[in-house]
Amino acid sequence: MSRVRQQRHSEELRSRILETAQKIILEDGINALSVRRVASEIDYAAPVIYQYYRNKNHLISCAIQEGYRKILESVEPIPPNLSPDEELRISFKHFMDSAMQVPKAYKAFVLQISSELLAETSVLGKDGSKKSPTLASIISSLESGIDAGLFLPCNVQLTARVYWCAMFGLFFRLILETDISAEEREALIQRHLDVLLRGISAH
Amino acid sequence: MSRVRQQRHSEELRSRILETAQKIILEDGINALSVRRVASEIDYAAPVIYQYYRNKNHLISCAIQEGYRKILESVEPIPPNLSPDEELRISFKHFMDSAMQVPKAYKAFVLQISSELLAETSVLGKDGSKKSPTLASIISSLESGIDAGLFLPCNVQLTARVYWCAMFGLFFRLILETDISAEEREALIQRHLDVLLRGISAH
Amino acid sequence: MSRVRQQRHSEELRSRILETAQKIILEDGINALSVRRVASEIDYAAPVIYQYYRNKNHLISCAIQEGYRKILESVEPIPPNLSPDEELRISFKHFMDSAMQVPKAYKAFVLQISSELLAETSVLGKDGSKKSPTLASIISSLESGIDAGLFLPCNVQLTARVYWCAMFGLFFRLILETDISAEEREALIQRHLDVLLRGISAH
Amino acid sequence: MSRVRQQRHSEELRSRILETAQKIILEDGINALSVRRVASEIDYAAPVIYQYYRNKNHLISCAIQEGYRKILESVEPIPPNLSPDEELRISFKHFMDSAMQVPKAYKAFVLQISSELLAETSVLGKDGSKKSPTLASIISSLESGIDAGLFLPCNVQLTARVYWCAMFGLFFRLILETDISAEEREALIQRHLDVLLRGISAH
DNA sequence: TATGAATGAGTATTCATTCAT
DNA sequence: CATGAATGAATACTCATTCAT
Repeated sequence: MSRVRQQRHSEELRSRILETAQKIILEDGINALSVRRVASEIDYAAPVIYQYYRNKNHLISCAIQEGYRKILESVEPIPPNLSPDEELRISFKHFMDSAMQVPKAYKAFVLQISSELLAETSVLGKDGSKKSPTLASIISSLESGIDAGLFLPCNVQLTARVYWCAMFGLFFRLILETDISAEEREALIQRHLDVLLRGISAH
Repeated sequence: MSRVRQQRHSEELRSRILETAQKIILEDGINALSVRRVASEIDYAAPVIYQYYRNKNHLISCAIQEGYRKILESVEPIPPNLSPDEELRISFKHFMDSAMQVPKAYKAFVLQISSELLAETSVLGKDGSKKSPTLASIISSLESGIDAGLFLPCNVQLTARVYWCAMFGLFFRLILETDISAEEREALIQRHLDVLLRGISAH
Repeated sequence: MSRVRQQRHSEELRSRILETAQKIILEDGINALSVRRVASEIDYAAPVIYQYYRNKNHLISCAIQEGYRKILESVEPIPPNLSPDEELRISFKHFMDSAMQVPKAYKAFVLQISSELLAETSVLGKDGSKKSPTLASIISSLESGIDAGLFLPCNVQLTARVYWCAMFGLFFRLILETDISAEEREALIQRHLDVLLRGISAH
Repeated sequence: MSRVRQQRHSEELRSRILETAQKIILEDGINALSVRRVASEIDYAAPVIYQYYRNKNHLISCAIQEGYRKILESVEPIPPNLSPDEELRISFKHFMDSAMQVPKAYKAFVLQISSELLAETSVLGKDGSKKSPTLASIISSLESGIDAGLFLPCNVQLTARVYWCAMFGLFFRLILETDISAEEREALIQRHLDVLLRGISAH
């Protein structure tokens, strides 16, 4: 095999391993993930895993991190040319919707989230806006709103985190409590937005 | 040993087992809990566990449930004769404080919360107020506030859940992100309350 | 409790234990029998077993022995005033029938038969006729038949054992091979009798 | 180690496991067989067993099946050019002899025979002659004998099974009752043959 | 007589990992 | 690069039995 083909094959195998690990976590939970199962599902022998990942924990870390990234990517982007409050509404809505569309996935990854990953997703700290695109987008909407006189001037960093936490709180509970009807869900989302927006509205 | 002493000893052992299980979950996570380890930490043989708990799952369930209960008990009660908005402020504050006081505990129990316990702690559904005393207390504060003309009339059930989720969201993030400074924390809590209360205020 | 009542109770308990052990062996096989299960099924604590039986093996022995006895008792008795060859036919038939009526029971006890019980059921040796009523009955039928000129004179002890073994062989196979149709079974029994009787017939 | 040596070693280990399992069953009964004991007796770690056998049951199955095969192979073949009745006599005799030569083995395997193996050794059913070479050989002897006018025409299938069951019955009892003297045994075998052959004889 | 408590010894099975090949 | 073989360490759980009460 040529160098190039070899390398390509190598990268391919690496991602097949990762995807298989993700699949197992999603389908059967993190405790069901075993090196042998991953290997067997890609029709290789177990030790091959160790050629691409230091050990089981390393593989798990990578799988969860990547899985989390995928999920966040699945949040529908906000359409352009919206008013700031509409931006907030839409982004809140999209986030909840995407949670509902991949509930199983969220459940697995959000619940299984391990401490090593927390830095990655930290939001409250000063650098949160750098690490979380969602937070950054909320901040930008708030700033536009304040500039446009829609929202009261305020500490945007703090306020964005309030918004984010409320969103996260509902989001998390919606994942955990799967027996909520669609109507109830919509009403909860609506009411969240109403309270939050009125809480910062200029009028 | 007399009957009575015997029985006392028995109950003691039962709770020593439970506490040990909790300790292990807190310190090393739920995957570190093994029947043997529990037994060895109380200097008994492994099978003794099965005299007090049907099996490992049973023990885990009891440990988590009890742990959760402990945590909730640690939330400082609201003093009487407060105005409704102060009630909300204080209860929010107390909740966050207690989260900070047992941060490790929360982390373990909140994260490890298993599906069997979700019913126990469900909040969003119609019966949430029956199951969650916190939710019930929020509802009552809201009602008083509306009656008193402090808050705008609204769907109290929904609004209480908004409040609860926001609280839970912040609470959860505070647990996860332990490197937040006290000042940042206080500011976040303040801002949460300001936004949320302004969101329902009558003025 | 009076001495007498006490003793009666004691004997009762002893047999309840025995019957329970038999039931378990019949229903779930000998490997399913455990001291605790026996005790729990009679609503007593495990150690009580040891007051009536030396240990688990002792209990098993007694249970199997008694079970075997019961089964043999269930063989329908031969009606009086039959000709010797009819006696043999009928007893053979009854034996097979009873095997079929309690197939599960036979299977368990016959298969589980342990070496300690072999003396009890020995047939081939010189004292077989004393220990096995079936063998004794075959011998008596043979003797009558020879006296009546129906059967050729012969070593009755040996011939009875031949008859018994053939019977046992078919019986055992019928127990093991449960998918034999009723017709096939009847034909096999018939043919056995025909060959065996012709083998000793005087004509 | 070369590929070839490796593979040879592997096969060797596989059969060492099997033989050890057989030995344990023979010596101490099937209940004494444990994965750990097998492993320890071949000086390997326990999990190695699972590399060669799916689980304990699989190992047991293989051991018994193989043991049974060995025993049957040890039955001396019938010499050629015998008259049909001599064939029956000789085969009956050989069978009994081989039972006597490996009495312990028979005892274990015949008694421990499990239901999964019964299909393998079924005799009474229509396909018995296909599955049991012994039965097939009896049938062939009977047919020759009838053709030669030695035996009365009859249902050969049924009659062969009668013969087989009688043989099995004696065989089984001889295994169980080990205190029979050689003379008694010979007499029993003789008498069996006399009765059975006279039962089908043409004269 | 009867038992609750306790345990040592044992069970089958799984797993991550190593290493020679 | 890839693997078959092998294993040490664990796992949850069961059981017969003892003994103080």
